[in-house]
Amino acid sequence: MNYETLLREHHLKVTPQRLSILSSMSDKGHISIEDLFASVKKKFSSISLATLYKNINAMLETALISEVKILNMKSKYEITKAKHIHMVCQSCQEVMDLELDLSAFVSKASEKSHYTVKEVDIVLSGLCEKCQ
Amino acid sequence: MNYETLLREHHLKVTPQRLSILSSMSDKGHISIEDLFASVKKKFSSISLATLYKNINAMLETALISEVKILNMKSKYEITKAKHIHMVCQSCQEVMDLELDLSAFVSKASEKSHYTVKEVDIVLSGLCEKCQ
DNA sequence: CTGAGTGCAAACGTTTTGCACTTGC
DNA sequence: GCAAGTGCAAAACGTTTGCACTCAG
Repeated sequence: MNYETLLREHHLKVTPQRLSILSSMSDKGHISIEDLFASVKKKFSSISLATLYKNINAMLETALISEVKILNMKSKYEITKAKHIHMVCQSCQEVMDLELDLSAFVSKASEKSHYTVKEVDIVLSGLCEKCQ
Repeated sequence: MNYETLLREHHLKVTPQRLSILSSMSDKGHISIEDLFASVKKKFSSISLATLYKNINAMLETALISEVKILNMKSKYEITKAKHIHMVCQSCQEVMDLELDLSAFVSKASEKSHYTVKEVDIVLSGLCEKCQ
């Protein structure tokens, strides 16, 4: 995907800082603020942490990116894609996306709890293929 | 459950501060640090925030309590119970526990990702029975 | 009696803010 | 040209630490 188009679709101006952020985020798939700052600085050494935070917040608000909260780790951020769950390796910390049919599961939860389910947030942690 | 026994089973000394914390946490089911501090202060006005944090951390380490990370909300804490998923209401912010059979779901995720799954963290958000 | 727990104040790391300057559109 | 974005320094925020005192076991 083209990041300029992506930004414009979310009503955000295209700046070199934003393009760098999206490029680094896309490279890593899932990245913490700290790692993102280091990564963006390599290509764009003048960027400030304040700008990074402002842009992360702007992109979260328009849902261009999403936050992934993981137990015992700092939050990571990803470019918003089709709905999926997250697999996290407790050894190497890698995060993998997994598309899975959740309809049966969600309707059961919905029925049992009497909640109308709008969002699904699933993180399974353990050991990835390489680390086990 | 008796909180004195619960603390002793987790090799933590029994203090009135800890009993207050557990009592407030149990009353609310799921509570943020901020709300917990306010709630504990009512019964135990001399408690300090430092003590609250030290105890939360001690109890997390022994897994007497668990953290629940929820998107767009502050973390909440609960006394550790049997495995369950969380239903969160986006309107009233209430959190409900739900016990559900996850084995089919987990084995599918495991098979597809080649991960060995050790922990399952599921938060479904939407509207509770009262709020819809 | 002794180590663990408490409360205070200071320190810390992370995130946000205000402001002058620059840039995208 | 003007609103929006940037970078800096300062402030705010939540959390942790060091230390003297107290208490549970």
